[in-house]
Amino acid sequence: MKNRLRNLRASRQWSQADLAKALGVSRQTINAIETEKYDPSLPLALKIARLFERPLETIFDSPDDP
Amino acid sequence: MKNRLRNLRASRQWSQADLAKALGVSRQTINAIETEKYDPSLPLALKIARLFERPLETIFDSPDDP
DNA sequence: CATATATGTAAAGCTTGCTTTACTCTCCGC
DNA sequence: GCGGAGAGTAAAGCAAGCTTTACATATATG
Repeated sequence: MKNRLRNLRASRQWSQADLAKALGVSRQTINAIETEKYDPSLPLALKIARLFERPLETIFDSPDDP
Repeated sequence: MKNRLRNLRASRQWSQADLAKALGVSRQTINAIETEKYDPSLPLALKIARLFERPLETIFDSPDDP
């Protein structure tokens, strides 16, 4: 699943470690999501959306989206 | 995490089996989400939001919400 | 060059999400 | 009373998400 996490993070000039800390997860988890190794859990995705103050659908693409 | 899946489903007069089929998951998965045994994965949550044509945040509560 | 910061990646291990099969209970219609 | 539909739940097993530890690479700055 595609996501815009790297862009959002970069636009705030945060390191992966900064974002991980703000979300309460490990840096490797952020890296894995940005490099699309796997999708975040729903709770983590909601935290991300809230942190960046955007609707979740604007950060993570719906499945089967073109 | 709280969710409004049961209400949404009931308002369409669907059984858990109907919804499961529409989403491509097992009936037990729907039941587990409705009874809040566990949260859906992000891809499944996005499918649900799309099926009911509502923003994901209006179906699933953000973590730590009152 | 040496050190620090940012990122990528890997392995092992635990937890969560989902599956299949199967059994239970309730409610409704006949 | 019986049968079927809808719902709740359980166990076993596989897949995905996340952790910690660790090492590698690149880039920047002293």
